Amino acid sequence: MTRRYDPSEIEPKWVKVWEDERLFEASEDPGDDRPRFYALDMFPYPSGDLHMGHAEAFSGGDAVARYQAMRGRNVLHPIGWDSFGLPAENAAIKRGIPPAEWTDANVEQQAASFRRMGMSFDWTRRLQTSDPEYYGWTQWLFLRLFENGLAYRKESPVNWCPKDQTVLANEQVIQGRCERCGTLVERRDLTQWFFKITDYAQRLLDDVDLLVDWPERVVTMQRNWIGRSEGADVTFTIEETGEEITTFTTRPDTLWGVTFFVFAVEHPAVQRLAELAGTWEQVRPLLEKARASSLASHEEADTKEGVPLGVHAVNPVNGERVPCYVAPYVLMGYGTGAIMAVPAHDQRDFEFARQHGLPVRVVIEPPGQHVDPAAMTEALPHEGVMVNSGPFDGEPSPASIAKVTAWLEREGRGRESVQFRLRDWLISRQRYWGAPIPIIHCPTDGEVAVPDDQLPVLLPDDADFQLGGESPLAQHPTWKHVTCPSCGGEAERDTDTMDTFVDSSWYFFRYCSLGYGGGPFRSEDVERWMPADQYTGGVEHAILHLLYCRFITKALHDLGMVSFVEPFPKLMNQGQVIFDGARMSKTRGNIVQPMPLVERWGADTMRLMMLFAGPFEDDIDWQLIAGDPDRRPGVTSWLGRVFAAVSDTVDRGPDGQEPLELVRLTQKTIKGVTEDMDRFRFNTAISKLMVLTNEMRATLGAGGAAGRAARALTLMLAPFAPFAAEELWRVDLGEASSTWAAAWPSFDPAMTVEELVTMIVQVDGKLRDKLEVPADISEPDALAAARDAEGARRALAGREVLKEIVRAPKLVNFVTVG
RNA sequence: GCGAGAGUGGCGGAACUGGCAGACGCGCCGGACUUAGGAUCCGGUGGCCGAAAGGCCGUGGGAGUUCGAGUCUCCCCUCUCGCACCA
Repeated sequence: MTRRYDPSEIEPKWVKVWEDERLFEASEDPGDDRPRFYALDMFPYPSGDLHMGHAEAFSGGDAVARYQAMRGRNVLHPIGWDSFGLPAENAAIKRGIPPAEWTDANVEQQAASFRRMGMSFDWTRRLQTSDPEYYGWTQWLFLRLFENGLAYRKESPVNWCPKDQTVLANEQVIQGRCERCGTLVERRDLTQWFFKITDYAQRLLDDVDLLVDWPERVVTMQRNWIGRSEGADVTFTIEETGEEITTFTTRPDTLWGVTFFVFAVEHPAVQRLAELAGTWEQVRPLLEKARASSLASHEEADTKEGVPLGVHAVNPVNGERVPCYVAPYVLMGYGTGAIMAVPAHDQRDFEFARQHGLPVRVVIEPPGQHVDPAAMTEALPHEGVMVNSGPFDGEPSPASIAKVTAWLEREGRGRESVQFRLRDWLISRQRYWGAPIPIIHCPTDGEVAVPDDQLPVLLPDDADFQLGGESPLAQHPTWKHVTCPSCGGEAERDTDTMDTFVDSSWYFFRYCSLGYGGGPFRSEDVERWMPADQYTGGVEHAILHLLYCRFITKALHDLGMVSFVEPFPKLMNQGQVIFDGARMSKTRGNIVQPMPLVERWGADTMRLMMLFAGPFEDDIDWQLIAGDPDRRPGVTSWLGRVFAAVSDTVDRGPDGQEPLELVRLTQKTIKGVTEDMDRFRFNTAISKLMVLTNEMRATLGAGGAAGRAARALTLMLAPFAPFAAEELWRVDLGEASSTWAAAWPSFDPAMTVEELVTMIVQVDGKLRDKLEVPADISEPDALAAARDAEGARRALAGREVLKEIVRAPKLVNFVTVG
């Protein structure tokens, strides 16, 4: 009897069966010699129920996990939650719900949704970063970094809302104003914790070569973020004080073109030099302005603001004295915070020079050309020949850069230098809902680590979120008051918590040893499963999350805890799910939720819609693919046809007939789908399954071949529509165990080769006929057949054939015109 | 500005190394079954000419290489993403 497809009947049933059978639990049995596969998905943040982005990412990740299980792998496919973070605290402030309660409720809802979607998670490995059992180990890792000089404190600005009297995260600052009250945000300096990721800048850059299967654009983003520049440090002398100020330049070949010198506003020498030169009154407003502006405001200056400092710098290459300026366009955070300005060859310096009436001196000219500085409208950053450069006149760049650098070094006036754009990782958050930094500040012993046996440092559960101020932890009446572990005197806990990126930088290790009490993980466990075989998640984490994971892994490697240096050599990014060309957002009111779709049409439909819409890494515009929400989606109808095709085939039974078309198509489909799965081409894999379905329905009275086709189709369907596949496999096809445990279908390569192929016949490159010819046709036979073809004869009538291109058995092309 | 990527029917998208452009699906048109269709089934569906056979045009625009270009090269246009005063 033809089966009707009713997802509401079958999906809840299999959720329960799978759970009862504990089907998706990774095997740790030493006798299990299947190769392992760690299918890792970026764990979600519990900000409500799952959204469309999760639905897409996890549909892809689950397809990979299920496919690999069927390929005979022992699959580890865990799930957890990145459950610390600001939204939980906002809920506490707005609605008075404790952060833990809000978080756990959302986690439970998402977990229920994942179950309903039939995700093949090993639920015994479930973790949550806000669980003390987890964050104790986050603190433990902090202490190991601290002991090894990789965690340190320094002053750093934070966003401060003067009205709410509180620290704001960057994402709470909207166009320079407080998200909640709209007050202009100020900058405040606080002493905060950093991880010394810059120590790893070069290795993070070099090891990009080990990321064999990362999308190229993510690799590029990582490289740009690290931002290595090669150049030279050159030391200038301040004429008035004799002090030496070092600058970094990537263009030492332009040193003879320096016409002024610029300090960053926050440069430590600025105030002293300004007071000395009597210019402090002019300089101070710049400093105050910089202090007042918020961190997050990236106002682009269209002017090159700046004031003279009143002192002079002496150029080490030619002894020239040039005026010093203070200007915000020079950043304190990069290089040395002071630059040599070469307006002729740097656009920013050029603009500054023009605005302040400073001279421009050309020292690099395009070969054979003379450039008049007065006529210039923009800087010449290009290569050329050095002029006005003393001993280096006539030297062509860019080779001159190395020569000048070597000369500087010989003369003791500078040396080769490498700078990185990457800054140290600021991990302090003046927040409650995060892992407390396990440090005690003692008046006599300074920064003292909380002893390992006192971890975790637990969050108090009675914090007041309505107070404002530095943070709920700092204002808690008792929490921070402790005795110093070293001297036993009165001391205070650090009241900052860690950036949630710290929590998420090591969770994939914990999955391997969940529940282990002797450390964050057991090295043997991690070595057994890692590096992860596949990491799936959104490009929005292309830089920070992935960079931090890479850094922590390298740090753990250096601590002797893991043998490898890269945690995820293979990365798969899904595109974003957007709506009508724009991001889905509350303010736009265009949010589409996955769960209503799952309830209405089934989880299999949701998965198929996501994966069939296009290449996995491309964005999906829901507006364009969804159609009328009340109409049955196309993929649902297809599942209905699959049900009909498979169940009809079962009814018919073997009848001995073997329609070659179906036999071959089945083999070709297995081959094609397997190749597509290996390259994550889910959309084309699904389309091939649709073609096979259509052929099965068109082929009647073909029990034997159709039965094999039905089994293959059912199994290949399992990664995409696991419920439908499971129902067909276990009910209609009568198998006892799950598709998860079944072997992926194999094919006979010989059977995928057609005996007859279509040969195209062209005249002057235009299609004139098509012929069915044997696949092994000889060139002369192909040519003869093509000449005989009616379309070719018609097109060739009255023409002279000048040339014949024969590519048996695919094509013959007659060339008649010169 | 710098860097990366992409432009193919009404729509989402196929097309391995240059060789049948538009697979598969949505939508639409026609038909069947039906009280009904938001279910199902059958047929059609790039544009233009043609009764048909067939022909011409067609992968953002323009050149080029080639017997042959969606695919390779150069120039231009548009869009998306990332970084953005990084010396």
